[in-house]
Amino acid sequence: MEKKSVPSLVKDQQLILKRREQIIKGAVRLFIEKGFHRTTTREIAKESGFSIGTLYEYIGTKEDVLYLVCDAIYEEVTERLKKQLYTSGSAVERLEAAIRAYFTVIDSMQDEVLVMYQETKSLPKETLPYVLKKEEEMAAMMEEMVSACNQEGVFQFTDKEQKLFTHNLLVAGQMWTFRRWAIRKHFTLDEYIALQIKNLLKRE
Amino acid sequence: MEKKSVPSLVKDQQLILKRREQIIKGAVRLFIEKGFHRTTTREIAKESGFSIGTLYEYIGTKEDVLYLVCDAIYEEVTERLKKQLYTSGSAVERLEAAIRAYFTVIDSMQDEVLVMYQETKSLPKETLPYVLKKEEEMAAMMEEMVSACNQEGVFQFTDKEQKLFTHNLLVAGQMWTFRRWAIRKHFTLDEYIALQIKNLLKRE
Amino acid sequence: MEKKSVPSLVKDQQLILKRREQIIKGAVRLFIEKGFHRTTTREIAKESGFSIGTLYEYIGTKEDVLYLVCDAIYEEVTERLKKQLYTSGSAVERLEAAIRAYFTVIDSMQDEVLVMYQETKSLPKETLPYVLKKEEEMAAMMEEMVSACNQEGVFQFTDKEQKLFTHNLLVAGQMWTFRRWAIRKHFTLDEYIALQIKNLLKRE
Amino acid sequence: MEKKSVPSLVKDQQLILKRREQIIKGAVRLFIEKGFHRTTTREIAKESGFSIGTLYEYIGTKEDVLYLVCDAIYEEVTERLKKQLYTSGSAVERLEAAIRAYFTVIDSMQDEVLVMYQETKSLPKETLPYVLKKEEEMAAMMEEMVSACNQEGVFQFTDKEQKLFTHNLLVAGQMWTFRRWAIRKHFTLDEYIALQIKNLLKRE
DNA sequence: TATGAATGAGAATTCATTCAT
DNA sequence: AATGAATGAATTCTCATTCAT
Repeated sequence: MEKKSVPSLVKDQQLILKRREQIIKGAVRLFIEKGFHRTTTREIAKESGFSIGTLYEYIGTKEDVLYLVCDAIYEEVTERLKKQLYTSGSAVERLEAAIRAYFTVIDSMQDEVLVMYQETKSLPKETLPYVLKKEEEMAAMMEEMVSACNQEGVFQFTDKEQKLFTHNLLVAGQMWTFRRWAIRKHFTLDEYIALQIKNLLKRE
Repeated sequence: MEKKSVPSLVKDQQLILKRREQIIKGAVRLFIEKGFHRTTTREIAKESGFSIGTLYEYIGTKEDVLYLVCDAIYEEVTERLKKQLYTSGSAVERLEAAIRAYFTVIDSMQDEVLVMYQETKSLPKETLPYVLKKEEEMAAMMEEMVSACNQEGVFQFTDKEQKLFTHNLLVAGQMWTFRRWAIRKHFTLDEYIALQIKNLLKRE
Repeated sequence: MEKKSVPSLVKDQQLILKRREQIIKGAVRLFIEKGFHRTTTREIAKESGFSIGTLYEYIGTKEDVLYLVCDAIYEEVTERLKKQLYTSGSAVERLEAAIRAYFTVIDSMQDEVLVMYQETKSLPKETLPYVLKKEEEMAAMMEEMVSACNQEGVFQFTDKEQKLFTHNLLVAGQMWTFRRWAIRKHFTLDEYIALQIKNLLKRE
Repeated sequence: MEKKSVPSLVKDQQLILKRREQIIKGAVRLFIEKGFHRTTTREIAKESGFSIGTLYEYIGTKEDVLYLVCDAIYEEVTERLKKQLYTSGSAVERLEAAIRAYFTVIDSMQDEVLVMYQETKSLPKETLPYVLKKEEEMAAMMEEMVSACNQEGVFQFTDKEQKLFTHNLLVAGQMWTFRRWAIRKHFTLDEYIALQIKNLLKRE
């Protein structure tokens, strides 16, 4: 599936990329602080470093900004993850490393991840699938590693169990940001990672 | 901690309760459909069955409606849960029954639960703690049952592990609504419950 | 000219008078504090000691309250003044005593007088003449005393000069409240009275 | 004391001045007709010749309009006065000319002056001093001329008497507008000026 | 007579979007 | 391409007034 294209009045593709990067950077800051709805387009323009008129040269509606932002965040999370994913060692060792990397990436982007999840529902309807796509991609990457463990006999998962395991694993990461108010009373990041890994990798 | 009191111009306490019920009912419907920010106070009034003026006899701000709604949903979830919580049998049996009940309640209120989690961040700052309080209360209820299992030797959890276990359990429930777009491709509710329980209750 | 009659749903004339007194008392307090426009009918009702429904049993519109208030204040000023007006002595002595009395009365009712003058323009159009009537009555009283002085040869005023003199005299009193922010930097009430009298009574 | 600055979203300072002039002109017309409180921001926008949105590009609150209006009126009165103030001749002649000028200016701006005095109390609290400042400035100008007369032996005023004289003089002017309903029954402007001057300049 | 809940027109203000320069 | 002034629909909230009890 291709990316949803956001309309722009500007021709120069290079410039579009550059300006949209500015927009995303500015908007993320603002969305983190006050959320999508409480942020005005004027503020986004200002924070991006240009005028409201210019902003609208690069987007069609305010919602487009949200799409750009969510897309960018997902992109970065998956990108960063991919880079750290393929280590050597046994299947379990690689899975463990992947989980660790995943949790770490999420922690280092907690505010962004939070925005992404909280504002997802405000995305323009047509774009939602494009964003969820990314999530599925990430899930697929993880599931592959789980599958490897399964094949090496580390787990004896049915298909469904494997799906669920992967799902729980992803959720555990997201929860580190989403429920931080509850979690951080009890765990440091390292503790959280260690315990979740211990829990996930325990066999029957 | 007492409930946050929402200001009303009306004196009749009975009536306040009745009208607020109407408000909550109407608002939930709208929030489910379009979210808090996209719902106008006029729509809330209309959906509640009275005029905008009357709405403001029973609340101070639009945000008060959100508080009423979130509070009511949490209340109902915990209420329903409590009713089903204390069955007989061994500690594990009771825990399993509780988990089952929890997942079932959440499923039957999925839209409401979704609203609650997605709009929490829009709550007036002073009221957030009052709402989170409910969540903690529920967590405490669950943790107690986990603790019983621990004491009966079903688990050998450290304190932290017990906390994490409870946390994961609660999250597993919420995810049934929060990530339904992903989960329901693969599981029915019963499957989801069965597998999560199997996973949670497996010993080392 | 008769008083403008304010419509009431209640028959008992005695009761009407009593309730309106309450209304006036309450409203004056509020008008002094926040002015007519910023005061709500609800507040007036509360301050008067009864419900909004009852308030509307005794008035037709919010503006009626303003009329009642202005009328009452004028009434009281003239009443108080009349009581102190007719002393013995020569015409000048009597005039001087009257001026003194006038300034003193105004000082003791400064807030009320201020309200009266500041809100006059908000009076329902038909009632304005009724209120100004009081002012003219007061002016007439004063002018009579000035006229006596004139006849005794204290002044040699033409008709117009006599009018103007009286007018200036009345204004001097009102200014004690109206421009108090400027005047009180420089004068105490006694100084102000003394100097104005000296100035007014000086002959050519 | 600097002028209070009213916030604007527009950058072009020239334009701000132009638009605010439009606003003031439109608002004065409306305030004269119906007073500040009965005038809506929409009416102000319309009368100013632009949309409600544009109005709010040049002011922060409705009250800002009142401040702009009052400030502008005071400004114009003092400006006009200053221009006519310094004639030649003896101190008394100059004072007399000043008084005449003052009364004439006020007469030619009677509606505006009326607005200014009647709505002063509705000014945002922080701005009141800025407006009164203008009044004091005008008083100072006048007092200077009175003082000159005093030095030339026209009067034998103590400091306080001089203050009071100036004050009475200013008030006499304002009353021409403020109590016009009463005054104009008896005097034309010329008569009023002549008699007040005669009265003011009479020596002991 | 007294009450106070209900009403809804109307008010101030905001903000996404457009468009002339 | 960039700017930012202009627009006006939409939004929240208020408050004088009514009317059933």
